[in-house]
Amino acid sequence: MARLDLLKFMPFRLSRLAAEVSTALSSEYIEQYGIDVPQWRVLATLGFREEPCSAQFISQCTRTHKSTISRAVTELLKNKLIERVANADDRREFRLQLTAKGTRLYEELIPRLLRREQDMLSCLSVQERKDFATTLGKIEASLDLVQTSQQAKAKAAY
Amino acid sequence: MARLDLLKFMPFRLSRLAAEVSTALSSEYIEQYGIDVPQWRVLATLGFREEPCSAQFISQCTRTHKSTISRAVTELLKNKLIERVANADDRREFRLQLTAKGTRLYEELIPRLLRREQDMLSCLSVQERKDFATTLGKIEASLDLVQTSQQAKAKAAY
DNA sequence: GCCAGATAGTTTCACATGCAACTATTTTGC
DNA sequence: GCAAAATAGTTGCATGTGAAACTATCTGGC
Repeated sequence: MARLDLLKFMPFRLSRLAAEVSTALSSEYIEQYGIDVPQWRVLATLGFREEPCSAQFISQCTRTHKSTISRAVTELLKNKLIERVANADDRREFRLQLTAKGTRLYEELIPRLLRREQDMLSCLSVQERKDFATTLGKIEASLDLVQTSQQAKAKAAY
Repeated sequence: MARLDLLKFMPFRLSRLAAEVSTALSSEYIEQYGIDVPQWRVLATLGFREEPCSAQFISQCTRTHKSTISRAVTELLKNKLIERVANADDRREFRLQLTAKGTRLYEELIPRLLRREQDMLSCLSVQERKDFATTLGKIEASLDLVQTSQQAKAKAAY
C-alpha cells in the first residue's frame, strides 16, 4: 500500500513554510504601518521600478488577482502613500507611483525586510543559499512562474 | 537607496511557488472527489499514521487552525470518509480514523499525488532534489516548524 | 473532594480573496 | 467608420479562514 508522509511531501512543506515566512515578515509592516500583504506588493513593485506602473502590470508581475490589487491601490491612495495620474494614451489605465510619503515608508521598510530575509536564511551557508535560489528558479521556470511584463504581453498575444 | 526586487525576494518567491503548487495539486482531489485542502490534510494524516488520531493532533502536525480542521472533519464524517470513536479515557476527545471508503479513496489518491510531486520536481536532478529537501529541512528547523506530537506536548508543557 | 485553570472541539463573527458581472475605453476585423 | 471583441479597473457576491467566545471535560493545587 502506497503511503505518503505529509511532512516529507514537498507541496505541503512549501505551503507551511511560505505561510510561516509570510506571517513572520508581514508583522514587520502590518503592525507598524497598517499595511497588508497586497498593499506591500504594490509598494514593492512601485518602489523597485523606475517608472510609474499600471495596476494591471502590478497584478501580473506579483501574480496577485486584479481585484485584490484594485482594493490595495484604493487603500494606499486613501493613505496618500501612492498617487495616480491619468494616462492620456489610454484612458482606461492609470499610472501609479509612490508619493513622497510612500517613498519614505518604502525606504524605511526595505532594509528591515531584507534583514529579516537574511535572518531567516542565516541557517544556510552562502553556497547553500545560492543553490537554494537556483533550485527555486528552476522549479519556478518549469511551472512557468517567471512572469515579466514582456512575457505577460507575449502570452496575452497567444 | 536600498531597493528590493520582489521577484528575487525569498518570502515572495515561496508564497508564489506554494500557491501555484497547491493549486496544481489540489485540482487532483478537488475536482474529482470534492475534497478541499484541509480535508486532504486530515485524510493524509489519518492514512499515514497507524492509529486513530485526535483532531488536535492533526491540527498540530499539519499546522492548520483547529477550527479549520473541525470543519474539515465535519465534512468528511458527513461523506463517510472518516469515522470517530469516543475516547473513554478523555471524553472531550474523539479518535478519528479512515472508513473503508476513506481508505479506498486514500489509496487511489496517494500514487497520483506522488506522481504529481515527482512531475513538479522533474526539472531537478536527483542530487538537486536531495539538496533542496535538506535545505528546506534546515529552514524549517530554524523556524521551529518541525512539529511532532512529542514536541507539541513538550511545548505545551512550557 | 473541590475549585481554578487548562484542554478538546464547535460555533459565531469579521474579514480577506477569488470569481464574475459591470462600466468605460480601446483595438480589431471587415 | 462601425460593430464586435478585448482590455483596465471596480464592485457585488460567495466562500474559506483565523480569532475569540463558548461548552464540556479533565487536571492540579490545596
